[in-house]
Amino acid sequence: MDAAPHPPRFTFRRADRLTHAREFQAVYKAGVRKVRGPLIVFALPNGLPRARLGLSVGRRVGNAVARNRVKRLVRDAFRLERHALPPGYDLVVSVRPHEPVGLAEHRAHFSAAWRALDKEWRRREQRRGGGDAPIDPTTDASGGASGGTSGGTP
RNA sequence: CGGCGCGGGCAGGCGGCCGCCGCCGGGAUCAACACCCGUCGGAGGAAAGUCCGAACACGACAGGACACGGUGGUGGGCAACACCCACCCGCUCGCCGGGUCGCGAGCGAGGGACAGUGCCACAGAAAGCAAACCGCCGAUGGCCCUCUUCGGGGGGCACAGGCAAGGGUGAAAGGGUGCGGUAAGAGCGCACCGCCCGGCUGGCGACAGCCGGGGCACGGUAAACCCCACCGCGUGCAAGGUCACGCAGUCCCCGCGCGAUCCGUCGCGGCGCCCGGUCCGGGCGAAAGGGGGCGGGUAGACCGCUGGAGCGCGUCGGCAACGGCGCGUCGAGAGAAAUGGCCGCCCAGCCGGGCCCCGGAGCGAUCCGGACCCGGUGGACAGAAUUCGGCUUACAGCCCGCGUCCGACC
RNA sequence: UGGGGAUUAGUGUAACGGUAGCACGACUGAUUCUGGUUCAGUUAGUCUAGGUUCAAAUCCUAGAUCCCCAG
Repeated sequence: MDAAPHPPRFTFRRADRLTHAREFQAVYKAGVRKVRGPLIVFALPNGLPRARLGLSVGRRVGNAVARNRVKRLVRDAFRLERHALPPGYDLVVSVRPHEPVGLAEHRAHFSAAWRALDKEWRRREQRRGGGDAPIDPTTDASGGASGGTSGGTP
């Protein structure tokens, strides 16, 4: 539970991923997104000391090899940039069809989008709560998830 | 050497750093499948398309018949197949300008059209049963004219009748070519070719060869319905199983009769319900339940999940596909879904330049090819999803092996 | 992953195995001062490649593309 001790590690394992449809739905439902290059990045505060990533790459991007490559590049971008960027968000990256690009370009686009999303959420929190508790993402995330499934239809 | 064809193999390599998944071992922790450390392993020849065949699971012990679907030369291989191998037959091409044989390559869903039905547009007289539009003939019979030695002869008509050669239509018109024959013709006769029937020989067989007979009746289409033979139950790992969490019910249908009775039941007949598309058949039922519709809830974890018709080598059998035996060997198991990213060097290949050298052409200037050096560029198609066997489709290039590169006769 | 369906002119759709039609559109001309309407005419197609058949949009095989469904 203690944030990255001394050496920041550039890992990315299962706990750092979004693994269920309800988590994806919660992030989509929050409706906060930024577009940079071929990436459409959604974000939602998750109440955890780290960021988590989910990927959505449609068939239109290319065949299975091309889609796998894009996902690996975006994962590497997340892995290498996560310590330099604000934690505590669930991020979903949707990829639009595009010409193949390298890792450096993905890192630049991803971190730019991430910073813009952090800025957007801070602005929202200030407008709503004023000097209230800055973020209470635990209830926010869980409430959003359960609210999204049960109270979404009406 | 090169071109073409066939078969087999590879699918860039090495190093550093940052990462991902799994097995095993160790550590930390109250404990752990979570965390940390370490060893080892981690995409393909097509993993693809999902076109066939199986394994496996459930449904009812998956059994019989029908329906439906599939397959279709023969023999073999295989767990099985629509796959593979060998052979047969047919067609096309090459060796040659033509023919025959032979060799080579390619293609073929290649059983049955006297079991039945359908269809064959347009054109054409006629499209399947024989017929006759233009036409040919008119020997024989008829009519007319004429000659006559009174026996008959000659000419005409195309009425009866004979014919299917030629024309024409068509994809296809009831064997083909030639000779004889005839009034004209026709397998009417003959020769060769084709076809049909029978026999013998060879072959496991498809079939082939030879001999004899028959003048010949048999159109096409079954990737039209169909017939025959053989095969096939349905659904699919999101199959299916275990655990956890969670919810709300409601509506409809069925739930028999007789007899015996020691009142526990038993027998008989039917009935009802359920079970594959239907039937046979099977199971359940007697106040205990069974089935269906609508609605509601959960969609988390684990097992299935990778050692198998497995792979490699040797040897034996077989033309081969493949099989027997022996030895060795373990090569991914993810789950919003791993097997990657960056950097450096090197190697094929491609582009540009240089030029001492080598080979070829030319009288020659020079040109072409190769080797060498420098710079640039720099890998195709494509990503396991229950697992195998095939098929099909995509693919930069490289390596190895084999075959072939002017057949005989007229 | 599994299952089902479709593909005909620029678009939407017809067609027992026998000449590919129809509507809207586009283009040209006429009518009009111009445009529209109307009239006449033209254009252009069976997803691709093989096979069966005398003959294929249709039958068969393989491939391509698109859509839908289950979960």
